[in-house]
Amino acid sequence: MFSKSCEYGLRAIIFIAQQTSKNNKVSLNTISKEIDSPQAFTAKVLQQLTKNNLVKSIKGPYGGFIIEEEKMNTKLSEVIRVLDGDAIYTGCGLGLKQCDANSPCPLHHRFVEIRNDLRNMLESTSLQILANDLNGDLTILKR
Amino acid sequence: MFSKSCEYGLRAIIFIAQQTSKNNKVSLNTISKEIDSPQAFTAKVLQQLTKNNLVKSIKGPYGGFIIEEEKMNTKLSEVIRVLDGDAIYTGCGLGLKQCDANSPCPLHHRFVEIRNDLRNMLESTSLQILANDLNGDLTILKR
DNA sequence: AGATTAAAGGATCTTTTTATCCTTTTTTAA
DNA sequence: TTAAAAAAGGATAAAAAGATCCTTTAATCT
Ligand code: FES
Ligand code: FES
Repeated sequence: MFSKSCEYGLRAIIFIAQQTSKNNKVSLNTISKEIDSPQAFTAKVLQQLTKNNLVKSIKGPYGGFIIEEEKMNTKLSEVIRVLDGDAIYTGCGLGLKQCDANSPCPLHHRFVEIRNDLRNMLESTSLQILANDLNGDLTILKR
Repeated sequence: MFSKSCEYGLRAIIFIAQQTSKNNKVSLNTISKEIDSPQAFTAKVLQQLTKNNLVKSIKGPYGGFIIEEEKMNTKLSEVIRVLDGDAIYTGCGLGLKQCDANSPCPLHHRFVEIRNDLRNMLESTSLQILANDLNGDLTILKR
């Protein structure tokens, strides 16, 4: 479904959101341990999220990553768009160059329904809400 | 969503199904033209479908590919399983090693719903029915 | 100021996916 | 029975994704 970059990015940003909600700043080292991801690779992903202003990075000793108050309302759809682009929201299920209801592929009508459900789900799920679940120990980020 | 192999494979098998329903046998050359896919690569994909008995291949002059009567009821889910495996039906959306409702990732409950809808759609959509749409010129396989 | 810490950036390497090319096998028809 | 057609199979190449390593920049504390 999502690329490895995107999977790591989602796990990372959800973890940062949870820690931010507890007033903690977290380092790359901590993040990659807590979400069980390759550290150097995760660094690259976090750089993209930083450049796109979804997380804030702080250099130097006692540095790390946090999410600014207003960015806690960021939706998963936005994170995915930054890391994987929006093919998942707009692309044809059978790989036609573009999805177009006026000359649909055989799967179009069935596929669009699912794709829209996915999109709605991702556009209505915020970091804030997932961070809360995580704080309540209802969910996990590594296994 | 799907790999290139899988996209080509789905387009190809749907096209073969349509032609079979009109009592035509089709060659690789025709297939790759009609679905606009790289020919040699599509050959490999068709070999997999042939080995897995989803399509029948006939060598020699006047050879090509057809789908046997009873295989017209093949569901898309089966084609996808052969070409991409079943991660799409069973894998965790955030990339945890396995998806498990007893210790779910933050996305689990929301994700499983979509995943199941996708699965149900794919398990209930047969080659036969898509071939029919295609015959009625309701849909296309290249653009 | 100097040492240390942690993210950013650049370069490189590995693996997987996507794609092509060439030879072999099977079948058909002249 | 030979030539041609078409799929199968094997080898290789190119591109993309995934991953690592090392240097640079910025911040903090002594
Ligand atoms: S045209 Fe294929 S999904 Fe819309
Ligand atoms: S555990 Fe992540 S989707 Fe089920």
